[in-house]
Amino acid sequence: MSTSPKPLLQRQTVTAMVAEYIAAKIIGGDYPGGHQIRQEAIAAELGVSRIPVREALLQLEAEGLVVIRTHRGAVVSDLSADDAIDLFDARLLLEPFLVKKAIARMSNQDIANAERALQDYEAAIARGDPKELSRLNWAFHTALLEPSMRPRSMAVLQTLYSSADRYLRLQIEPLKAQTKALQEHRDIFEAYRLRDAVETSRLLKKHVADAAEEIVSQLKRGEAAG
Amino acid sequence: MSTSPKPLLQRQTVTAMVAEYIAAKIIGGDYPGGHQIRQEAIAAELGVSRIPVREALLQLEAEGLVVIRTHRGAVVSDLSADDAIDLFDARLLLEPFLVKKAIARMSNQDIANAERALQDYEAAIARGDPKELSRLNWAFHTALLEPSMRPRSMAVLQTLYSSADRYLRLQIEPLKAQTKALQEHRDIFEAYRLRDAVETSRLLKKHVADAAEEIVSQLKRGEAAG
DNA sequence: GAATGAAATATTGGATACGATCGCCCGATA
DNA sequence: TATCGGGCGATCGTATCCAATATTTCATTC
Repeated sequence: MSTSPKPLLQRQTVTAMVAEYIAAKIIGGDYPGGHQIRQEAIAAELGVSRIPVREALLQLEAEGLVVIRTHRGAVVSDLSADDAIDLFDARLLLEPFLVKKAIARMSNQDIANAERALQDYEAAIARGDPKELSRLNWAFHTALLEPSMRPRSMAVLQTLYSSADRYLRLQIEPLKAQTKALQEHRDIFEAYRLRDAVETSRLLKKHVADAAEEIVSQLKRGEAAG
Repeated sequence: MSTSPKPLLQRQTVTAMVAEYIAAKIIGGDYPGGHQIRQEAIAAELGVSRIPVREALLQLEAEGLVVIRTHRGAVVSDLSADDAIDLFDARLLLEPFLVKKAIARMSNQDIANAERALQDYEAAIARGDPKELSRLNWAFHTALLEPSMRPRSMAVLQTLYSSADRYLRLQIEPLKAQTKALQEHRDIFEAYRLRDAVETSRLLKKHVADAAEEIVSQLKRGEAAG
């Protein structure tokens, strides 16, 4: 099953394109926390009307990337150590749990999918495009968890991840973090391949916890420094 | 703080009203799973244009109450035993965790708030209005968890809960479930008041697990029967 | 000079209007 | 008779336009 869930000829809607555009700006740091997003400005920038912009902003609000206040527009949500803790703690609960459920149900095809995702991530490190790396990193996590057949939990994680991504992009030494992540991914996959649920869950938890630790401590240094 | 979180002079937006209206229909079971929601029909029903209806539907999609497909409109999401398991497992991870964090930070005022929520729920059982009971049940859970200061996790739970509510409304013997819940709420609050994080977490977990068990077994009976 | 209050402006929320897509019906063809 | 293709109505996606709200500017008063 699920060889490639993405339709090849996607009938893309303007709203979806706008949402992707703004999300990329936020995640990439072009729109920092606190930045006011003006509907008219985005609309003009992309040559569309304000309607799809508003609908895109509603979706981004649900993802936690912006905060919308009535008659006052959308503002990019702030990053903070507290928020990162909130976010990563939720991931730390969900991901290790889901990977156990996934292993209990997964087919050999699912294992092959995860392996492929691992290889894609590895191959991308050399190229070093942060957006691409982020996508493939998340693709690996998704591949591990997808066989759990928990669409609702996966949707929650999807939204958590897009915010987590903002923090990952702030890292001072991305290459170092990526290399560390790659090795951890390899270890996780090895346990996964052997269907060792307990070990996979443990390694995945540590993987996420280490990344969280790194990010939170960096943020706290930044907040202390002002 | 927070005696009455609803602003007295509510500057309610049409979109919010429409979202509330449709959500109530779905949660109350008036719109069952699979029901097609026509933008024009809702708009005419409420005497508004399609714009706020569309925006409301986007919010409901983020809450998991409807599924929107491009050019094909919104459909009320289906209920199933698998979905209920997905949903309640996520709650089972998050709530016991958050209540521990809450106890570590809570003030006496927070305890008083929880006690008030408990009393409100108790008082409402006699009246038996399901919508009101559902609201107060959730208010109690929220009061317990709110001091954790985890807005992101709370937002996730909020969306999970609105779907969980659909299942709760299906229960065959609501009064029995509510009475059981009330006793459990009392026990949870007692441990909470004493700041016993481990015991509160344990009781809360069991409270949610029991409700989940009841709902899932009922659903499975229904699915088996066809 | 700071505070108050009333226009003027900027921006969002919502309504109307139009073009595009989907689904169904029905006839043509093999 | 079953399948394919075209037209038609229903519905959605988006643009344009108007109304309501928020913010800024600026004169006035103490």
